[in-house]
Amino acid sequence: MPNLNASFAALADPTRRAILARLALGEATVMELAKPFEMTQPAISQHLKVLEEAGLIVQRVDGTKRPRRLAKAGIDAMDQWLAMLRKALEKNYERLDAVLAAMEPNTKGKKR
Amino acid sequence: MPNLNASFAALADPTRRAILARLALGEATVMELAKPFEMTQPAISQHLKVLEEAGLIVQRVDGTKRPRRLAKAGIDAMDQWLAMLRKALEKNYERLDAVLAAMEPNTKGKKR
DNA sequence: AACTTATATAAGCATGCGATTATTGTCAAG
DNA sequence: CTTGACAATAATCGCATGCTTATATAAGTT
Repeated sequence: MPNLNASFAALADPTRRAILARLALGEATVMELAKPFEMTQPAISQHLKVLEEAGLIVQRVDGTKRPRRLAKAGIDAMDQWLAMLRKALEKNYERLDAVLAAMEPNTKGKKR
Repeated sequence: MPNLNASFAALADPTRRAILARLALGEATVMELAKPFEMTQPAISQHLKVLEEAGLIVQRVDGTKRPRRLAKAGIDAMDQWLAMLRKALEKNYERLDAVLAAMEPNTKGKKR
């Protein structure tokens, strides 16, 4: 049961996104994942814990190694949630634009 | 130029996801957005600021009202990033399963 | 002008997060 | 059985986040 809070929070960190991008190429151990970063191994382990609790990766045991790989469930959950928004955008596309275009042009204030 | 850090962080909060879900139905003012929540108006305004800075919503001026609606750019950015992961999962599907199945079956340790 | 509605901003506070160092556990190899 | 590689955990610290209350701004109403 993937948790959207944890999943999206996990993706909010660039290190964790990079880790996922690396895992998109295939399994990798903690040391392999840590190598590209100017960061200690414990830091990476903690990021991996976050990703696992978010349901985005799973681990396997191989001697003293703990290779990680992507987990479909968590990724799918976020994907579906976003699909909802995307669908709404597509559906409202013509309608919203029409409404906004029909508005008095002096109500064209933008930004703050 | 949407910022993935800010965008994903924004979605990590259930209140903000609910706000986006509401906006998926169409434009809404701050008061309309605040109504369903047991939270003060300033709190909602702050959430809206987070969503706007994340590029997920835009505002319009209508008298003293500031109706918000979804912003395509930010949502698309996240969508594309996730698509990358999803694609990797699909691509690695057979390959990974094959590799794992071919592994010595005594290396079947799961979880911690 | 005074009042109300709609919203934003500021200050304060509790909690959570990302990193570090230090330490510990486990397996593999000699 | 000792040593070294791989990895997890704990304690700590600074900074960010999410709320609150209080106040401000600005347009609409009477």
